[in-house]
Parts: sequence; structure tokens; C-alpha cells
Amino acid sequence: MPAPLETCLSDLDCASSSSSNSSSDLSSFLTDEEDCARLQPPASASGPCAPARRVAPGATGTSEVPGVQDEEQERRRRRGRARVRPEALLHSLRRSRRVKANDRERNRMHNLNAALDALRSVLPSFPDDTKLTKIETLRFAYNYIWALAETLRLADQGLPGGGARERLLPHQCAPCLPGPPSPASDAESWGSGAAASPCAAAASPLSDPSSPAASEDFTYGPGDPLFSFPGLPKDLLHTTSRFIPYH
DNA sequence: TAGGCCATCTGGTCCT
DNA sequence: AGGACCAGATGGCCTA
Repeated sequence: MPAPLETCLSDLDCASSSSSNSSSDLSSFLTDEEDCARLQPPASASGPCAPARRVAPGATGTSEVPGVQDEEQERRRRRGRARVRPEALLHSLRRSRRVKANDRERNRMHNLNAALDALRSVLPSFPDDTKLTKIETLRFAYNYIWALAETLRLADQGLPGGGARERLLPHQCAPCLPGPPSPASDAESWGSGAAASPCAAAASPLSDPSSPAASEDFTYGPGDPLFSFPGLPKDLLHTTSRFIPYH
């Protein structure tokens, strides 16, 4: 998606800059060329030093004619090193800071998305090429961590049938962990939420009121990635219906 | 075509 | 002062 870098300071901002007293501090003016070279964002689609203006949908553009600007610049070029009005330079400085801030913000969001991708990579998904949305990833991670912690807790308590941590984790709950679940044994449990895994018999009913969103109630459909926990105990799965609801 | 999701820009606020 | 963080606005893309 092309970044609309031609967006600009708001009219209010421009107006405030033109009336700002701080412009008097900029007594050493730059020429147009210097100003442009130093301050113009490299990817800007607008003309040299021309403040790009965000045009509201349906609104018309500025009344400036490009040809007139060109003539003026040509005249300045002939004259030599023409001066830039202080308010224009102030505007450019603000624009430059804005562009830098945009760049940082973009980078920050990229980092955030990279972290989100890392989180996705350690969460099971079905089908394999399914990509959880951001909100799904966060909710699923929350529920998934809780479910795994609960499984460990139950294992440590000593489970009916002699279930132990070794019985639950890691090998028999491997489908819970990174890596594709085997289609034969997991597709059903993934899709329908059934707990046919070896872990299913290991759990006791849960009534912990501290479980996530214990008071919430909701329904979920087959294939809902948020509530399909292959390898988690059946009764735990029942409790997962009280996880963070997915709206 | 409407709605969901996403990337990006933007201005405000807080922190160092 | 400048950077990080945040939330609102906007527009593009995709899907039911």
C-alpha cells in the first residue's frame, strides 16, 4: 500500500505557524534549494517544498497553479539565492519532524506486528495456513496459556487414573505446541472442539472461579480457532467455554 | 455492497 | 526537546 506521504499539516497548523512569534528566531534563512534538500521527505510525492495538503473527500484542491510556481522558482533561480520566508521554513521544520515521527511510528508498529507474528508462530492453528487476526491471536494466547497452566496444575495434583505431568506433557500434548497437528488425530478435535486426545481423560472437572472470564457465557462454532485446543482435557475444554468470549 | 481487518498518518500526552 | 506510546481518522483490500 503506497504511503500517502503527501499529507500535510492541517490548515490550523499552517495558520499557527505563520502567525507564530518563533519564526523570528529563524533569522538566518535558507534558500529554497537548501531548505528543500534538507527538509523535504524523500518519498514525498508533492512538488519541491510544496506543502502537500490533505484534501477532504469531495473537497477541491488548492487554487494554486503549478505553472505559476514554476515561473516564480525560475525567477528566483535567475536572481540567485532567494530567501525563504520564515514561516515557510518553520512549516518545513514541522513537516520534517512529522515525517520522522511517522517513520518511527511505522517502525514501532512493524515491531509490534513482528512480535505478534512470533506469538502466532508458537500458537497452534488449524488449518495450518490459517492466520489469526491480531485480536484472535491475543485472545487465543491468553486462553491457551491459561489452559496449559491449568493442565499442569491438574497434573501436579495427581490425576485420576494415575495421570501425571509426564503423561500429559510434553509428548502427548505435542499438538498443543508449535508444529502442525497430525490431520488424522487432530482434525476432528480441532474442528469440532472434541477432546479425543490422550490428554482428554486426564483432567478432572474444573470449577475454579478464577478461570478466565468465568462469568462469561457464549457459543462457538466448529473450527473456531480460539476454542479448539487439541490435546487438552475434555473437561478443561468444557471450561474453555468460559474463556475470553469472542465477539 | 457492507463489514471486518489492516496499515498508515496524525495530534495529544507522558517520560527521559 | 525529542522519543515512545496511544487513540482516532482514513482509505485500501478482501470476503460473505
